[in-house]
Amino acid sequence: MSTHSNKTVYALADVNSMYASCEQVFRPDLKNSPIVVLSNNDGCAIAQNQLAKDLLGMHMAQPWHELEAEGKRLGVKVFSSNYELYAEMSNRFIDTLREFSPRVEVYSIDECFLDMTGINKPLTEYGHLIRDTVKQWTSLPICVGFGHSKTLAKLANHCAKKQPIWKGVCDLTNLNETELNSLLENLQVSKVWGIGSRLEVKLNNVGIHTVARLRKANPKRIRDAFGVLVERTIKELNGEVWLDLDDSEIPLEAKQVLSSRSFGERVTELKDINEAISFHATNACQRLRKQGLYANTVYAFIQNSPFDKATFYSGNETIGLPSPTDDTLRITQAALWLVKRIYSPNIYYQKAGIMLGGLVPKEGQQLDLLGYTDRDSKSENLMIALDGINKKYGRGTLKLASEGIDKTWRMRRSFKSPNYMGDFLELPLINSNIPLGFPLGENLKLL
DNA sequence: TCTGGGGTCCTAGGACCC
DNA sequence: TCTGGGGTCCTAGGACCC
Repeated sequence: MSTHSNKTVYALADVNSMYASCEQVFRPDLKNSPIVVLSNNDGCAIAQNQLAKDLLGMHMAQPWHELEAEGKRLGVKVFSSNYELYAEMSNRFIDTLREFSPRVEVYSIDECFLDMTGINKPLTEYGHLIRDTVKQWTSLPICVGFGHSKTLAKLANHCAKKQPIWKGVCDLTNLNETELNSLLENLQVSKVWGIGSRLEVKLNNVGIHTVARLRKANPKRIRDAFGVLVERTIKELNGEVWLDLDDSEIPLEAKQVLSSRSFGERVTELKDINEAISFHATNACQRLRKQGLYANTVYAFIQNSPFDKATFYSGNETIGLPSPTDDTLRITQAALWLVKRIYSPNIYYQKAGIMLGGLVPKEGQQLDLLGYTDRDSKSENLMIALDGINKKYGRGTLKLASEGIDKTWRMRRSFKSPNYMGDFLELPLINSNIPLGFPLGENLKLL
């Protein structure tokens, strides 16, 4: 039906419960187990497979301590986040998708848009081919949705995932107006990409509850009440392309770099805060250099928990740097100076972090008025050495003394799986008689 | 007791300028 | 009853995403 129309068609392919699925790939013994993956610090459940969802009936980012007892009772398998592993699996997923379209936009770690315009095949069939190939090459389960705009492709993907009738592939371009409308009448407006919980309430208040109703709403009036983003969403729901596919190879330059984290346990001492801030400054600078950027401002914050309603304290301040830099020493110095100003004793701090802003490309930086730049060759060489050693021997091999050795504030990662793909010594061993470092079995194909 | 981290974009309002 | 008006830039806050 859509075979000889030249109308734009996008696909959205995404991995089902990405993190949980990644863990399962390396643990075939957990094939039929309920699985939950926790956020940094083991605080919240951020991913769970269908089995765990059915058993625990949890919501996104629910605090794990609320579920832990019940989870244990039901035999739920728990993992801390293992981002190195998920990133590696993500690359394989993306590489596989490139076989099916010349234009692929990597939207997130587990989602890609594909340009399907002019594909001369029945889309549902093609979707199943994509799905089967990804499964075969990476062991990851995915769903595929097709639509005439990104917003519709997202919605189609949602249906493919949630409504068994589609068997994992949903093509909205193949429906006539009546069929489409009856499908959308049964979808809540919050299922639309860009409509979050706040907007849902506001839209409900003006009588818009379903996607079908939102699609028929007057864009001009919606714009006045809810802004340009919602107006654009309505047009996209009607098959107009307002969001283009962005398949540029060069990732967009970051506008800010943030490093922050909750503490493993509450801290009150300035010494511990300083160590944590030094750690975040180091981390942020490393990422800054990786992107070839300089920062102009440093922002630091420390706070106790927003759940401590009566006593909530948040100290934060920004400082402009004399000239743009990516030097860990200089930025740490600035961050620690800020901490001195925002630290207040006798508070049980829960979280700290820094944000680098005013980012500019490293190349072509002008000297400041005095003809002085912070990035002299000595500093440059030091940073190159620092990054080189940490890359070669592992993160944190070389670090500032201000970061401390005995980190009482470090995060918890009690249930982390091994670094299967990034560290030779952590490769899976199927047969314990095989000497360390010689993996066998079905994981071998992933190497 | 325990409650993620890293981003983006838009808008409103104040400061400032002529 | 009046206190100019219009433009730009910056920032804080709100909303969204995964």
